[in-house]
Amino acid sequence: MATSIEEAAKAGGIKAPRTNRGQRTLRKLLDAAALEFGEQGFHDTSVSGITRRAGTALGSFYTYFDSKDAIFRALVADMSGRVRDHVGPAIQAAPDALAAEGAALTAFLAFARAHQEIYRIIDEAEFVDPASFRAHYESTARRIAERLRKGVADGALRSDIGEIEAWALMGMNVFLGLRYGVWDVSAPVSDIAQTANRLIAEGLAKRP
Amino acid sequence: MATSIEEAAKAGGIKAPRTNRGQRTLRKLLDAAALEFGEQGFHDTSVSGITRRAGTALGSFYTYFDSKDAIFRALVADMSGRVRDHVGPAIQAAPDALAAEGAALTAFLAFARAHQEIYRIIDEAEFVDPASFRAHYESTARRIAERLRKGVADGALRSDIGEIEAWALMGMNVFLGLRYGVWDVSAPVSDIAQTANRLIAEGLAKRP
Amino acid sequence: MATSIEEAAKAGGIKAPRTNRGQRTLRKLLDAAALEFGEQGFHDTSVSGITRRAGTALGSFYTYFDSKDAIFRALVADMSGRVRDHVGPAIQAAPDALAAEGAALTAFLAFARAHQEIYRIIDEAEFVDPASFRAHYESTARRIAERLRKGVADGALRSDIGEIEAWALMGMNVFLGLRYGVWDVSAPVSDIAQTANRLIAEGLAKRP
Amino acid sequence: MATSIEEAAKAGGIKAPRTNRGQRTLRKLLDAAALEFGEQGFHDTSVSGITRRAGTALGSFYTYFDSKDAIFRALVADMSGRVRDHVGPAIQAAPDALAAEGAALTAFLAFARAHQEIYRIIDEAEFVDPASFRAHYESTARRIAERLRKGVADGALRSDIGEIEAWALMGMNVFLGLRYGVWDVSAPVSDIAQTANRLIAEGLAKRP
DNA sequence: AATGAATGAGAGTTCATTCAT
DNA sequence: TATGAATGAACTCTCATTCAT
Repeated sequence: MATSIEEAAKAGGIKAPRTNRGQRTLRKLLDAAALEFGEQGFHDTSVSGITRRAGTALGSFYTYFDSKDAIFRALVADMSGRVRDHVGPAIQAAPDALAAEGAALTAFLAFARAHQEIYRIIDEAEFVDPASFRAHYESTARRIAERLRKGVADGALRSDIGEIEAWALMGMNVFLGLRYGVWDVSAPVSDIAQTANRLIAEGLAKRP
Repeated sequence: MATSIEEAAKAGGIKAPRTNRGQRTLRKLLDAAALEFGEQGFHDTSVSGITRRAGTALGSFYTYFDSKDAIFRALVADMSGRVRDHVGPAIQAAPDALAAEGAALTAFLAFARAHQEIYRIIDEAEFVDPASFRAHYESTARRIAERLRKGVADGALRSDIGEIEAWALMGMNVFLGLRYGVWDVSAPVSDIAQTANRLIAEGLAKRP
Repeated sequence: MATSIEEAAKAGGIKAPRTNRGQRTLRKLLDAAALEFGEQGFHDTSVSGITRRAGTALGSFYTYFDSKDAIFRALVADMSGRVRDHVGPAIQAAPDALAAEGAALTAFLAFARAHQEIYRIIDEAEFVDPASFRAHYESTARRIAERLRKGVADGALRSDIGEIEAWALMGMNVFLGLRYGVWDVSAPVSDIAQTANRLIAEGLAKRP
Repeated sequence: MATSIEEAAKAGGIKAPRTNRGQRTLRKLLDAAALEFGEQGFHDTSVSGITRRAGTALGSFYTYFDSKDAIFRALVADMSGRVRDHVGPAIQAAPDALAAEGAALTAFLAFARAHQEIYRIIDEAEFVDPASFRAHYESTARRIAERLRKGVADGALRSDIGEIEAWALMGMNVFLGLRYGVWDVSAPVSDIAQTANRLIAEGLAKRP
């Protein structure tokens, strides 16, 4: 399930396997941990629960990770990268800055619906490993800010737009993801995205 | 610290004291718990830590609460009410719907800065007591939606506004609260609120 | 429910009440304790459970009893007396020693069926207050031995009968009481008593 | 001390060890628990007392047992089997049904004297794990009934003998075991057995 | 005599981590 | 590299008993 073990490794606490067999075990552990953390949360997940699910011995866990915190940290880094990698391409195709934000939200909602455990893991990081949590949202905000900057340069957006707007958009996306991606998936993703996009584009005030 | 023990009691798991002395002890426990949970999070807070801080015997905790979960639940209900009670009055004075949202964000940011532990406690509820978490954000969204409805009726807002916009605004507020209320308090609250308000009012698109 | 508080008081640990109101409270506590101990056993019964059932305040318990052990001890003494008082009269009417033992078993079985909690309380005394347990069974054995002695004197029984036979009969009665008085009450008491009586009278060997 | 871990395991709550070292630890725990439960009873025995006596770490207990109840249950099953296995062979050699019952009582008394803790553990099961208690006495009664049936078939016993007599004999044995096996061991086992045997064979009535 | 809050020792249990094989 | 037993600190919760009113 993990796409970028390298990314995860950078987060520290991972001992890189030297053999193919080791690679496979590491992968099994990461996959099992993602499911366990996603389903039960950090504190109700036990290392032995992870190894049981992974089909390895308890002791093997420490061949690959320094601690339970370490694998969690690795997963947050991994998931953060996966969200980014999933949303990124959807944006490339957008004709302009506003369309790009619409595409981003659409992609994000779809991703949240497909991988609800990712949402949980990243958000729980606030209480388990605040640095990871901050890193995720700050880099996400940075990417949004960068997109907005381009939109300004392109003349599509107002010129006085900056970080605050980036955080506002990110908050919107996250909460819409929670409400319409995780809690209730009955509404079509496109409805949500369209409504949100109009808010972003023209605001809520009535025009004369 | 707790303003509405009744509110908290409704959340269940509290045993109402029958004497004044009991009232005082219950209050001491709630106050101590708010600080401990806020500073250390739910899992790193121990019941004995709470009673030590409250200056009571360990056993006294269980005279008033069924479990560590129960006091947490009670606190979430209490804090949820306090946020509401703090933000509510600020809105009353606003001349129109857009000003009301600005006032709400301003009040919320100020409150977050003054009571950072509240933020943590409510948000950690997602992982400790999901029902409380949901209850808080759903009722908050409901209040925002109600305000927007009024704005529509008054002719200040576009007519096609509903729940989605309410969640979007709530997400904005929460993330701006995290970024500029909890993590970094150097920017003046009014700057954040003004910028956000313009986004809400007219969106980001450049006008011809 | 308690018939002989005096008996119980002799067991020690009871503080005799001086007023009528006190008499009533003491009685309520004993009755509640008999039910709680009978239903849940000594260790799963709490003093607060007893007072809750009795409808008194927790603290009132210690107005009448020194400890949880004390009330249990008092109850064992009380129940022991009640078994004796119930079985005794039934024996008086018996025409001879063998009939007396039959009557004793019949009365005991009937009593066990009507007051299953007594069985439990007396038997649990083996592990809670061994002295009470021993006192009960030794005095019961003494009464049986006395009856047998009379039967020998009357010429109804063999002449070489003593304490061993008394304990053997008591064991029979107790286990028949458990099996046919407490666990399964479908067989008529008289069937059990008759069969047991024949065993006592003539043994199991086939006669030529 | 435990002869049949398999038997104990069947009672549930035991996690079978997979290594020899594990086998040894499990055995040490069972032996220590038998002594502790026998000496102090279930409720005054603590898990930490068991592990202290066994010379293992506290946590190791839970490597093998789900709970304090589970090891008690396992022990009852084990002890029940040991009583059976000790009494059984003594009966094989008996020439007839009456002699068999005498041998059974003799063997039981000897066993009770040698292993007083077994008595306590099985009997306390009535209050700790009633199902185990019932299982023990019902299977014991079944074996006695089976022996009596054979005696009837052989023509040694009266023909109208059944379950009631089995329970009566078992009660006799148990109480004689308590009185002359556990409480007071001064009388020779053979005296008790002989007296009881005569009661069983020909009853107490005087012959003309 | 009655009330109910306060106390704190003590229990069972969990589980991240280490270690020997 | 894999295994699973061993470790013990730490935690939540219970409850008999005491105390102040």
